[in-house]
Amino acid sequence: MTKPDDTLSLDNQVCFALYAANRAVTARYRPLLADLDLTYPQYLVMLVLWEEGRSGAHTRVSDLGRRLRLDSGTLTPLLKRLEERGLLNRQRISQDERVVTLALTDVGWALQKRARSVPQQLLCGVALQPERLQALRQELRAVLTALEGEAGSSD
Amino acid sequence: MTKPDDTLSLDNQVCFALYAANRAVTARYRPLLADLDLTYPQYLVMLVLWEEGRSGAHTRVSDLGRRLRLDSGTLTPLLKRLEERGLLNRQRISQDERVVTLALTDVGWALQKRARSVPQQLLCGVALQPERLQALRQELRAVLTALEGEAGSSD
DNA sequence: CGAAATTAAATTGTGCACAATGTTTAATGA
DNA sequence: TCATTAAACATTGTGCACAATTTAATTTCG
Repeated sequence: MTKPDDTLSLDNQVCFALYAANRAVTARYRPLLADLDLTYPQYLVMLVLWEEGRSGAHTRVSDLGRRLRLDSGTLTPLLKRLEERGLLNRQRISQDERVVTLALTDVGWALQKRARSVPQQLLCGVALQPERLQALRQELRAVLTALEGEAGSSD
Repeated sequence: MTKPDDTLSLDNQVCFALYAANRAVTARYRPLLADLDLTYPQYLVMLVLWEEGRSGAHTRVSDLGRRLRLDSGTLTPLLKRLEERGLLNRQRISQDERVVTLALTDVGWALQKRARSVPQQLLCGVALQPERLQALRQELRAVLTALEGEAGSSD
């Protein structure tokens, strides 16, 4: 049982467990989201827009970026694709021409109804208790906070 | 306190916590791996090769795929880049010309020494207890097992 | 044996992520 | 004022992921 270099063992790495679990979960989402014609990141964007749009607020690209931790290099082309599909409109605001706001179209709002069953469908047939998943979610949020709070930023 | 659609709330989704935490962790790795001239997936590949190559075994592309849950569409170009950098050699075996085996070069093995400090460096200055991370790793592995064992496959 | 099915990689095409840079607009200050 | 700086988004380029297809070699079986 000599283990010359356990520190570099793949199975001991939290990072790989995170990487693999994340891909396995998104793979589960894929067929469900394909019915909605959405990729997983597009789905996350729609979640934010559905959530923030409830109050009639105008979500900015920068708001999305803060929420999802994505920059304009990722968001701009993604949002253009959603706009081309008619799910949302992108518009620069007159008060500050640098800012682009996002407004869901009727088609975009209609999609929310169909998306409502996705979370349940996902867990359907998977042997994972909800309370265990919630505990996992909190642990992951703690990791995120620890990693983001570190690098001198005040978030 | 009316919450019209909590099921689609971003913050309630385990999937997003997983997605965000994974990207935050890989972002932590990035500067460390940049010193080794490796991307994160390339690092994972090297972990497997360092681990399996200890016994002098010849790792196949398909072995890597099983281990990392990646297909040849991802691995082939990645491995070509590592080969171009002189870290490994790719060679079809004579017994079965379909199979490509991977062998680390001296340069590839030498890199292992420099990689040894990476796991420690990563946690350096991060307020996360190791035992908590190990518990998280086990939870993530349970999720992975549950998701992979489901779809009628026998792994 | 020889056609059909299977397997292992490679290829092609799309869509993220992210670094680096560019462009336009707004805010700041000597 | 107007040059400087900063902010918000867009663009470019690289490298994954992954679906779908292709190529080539092996296995299976009639």
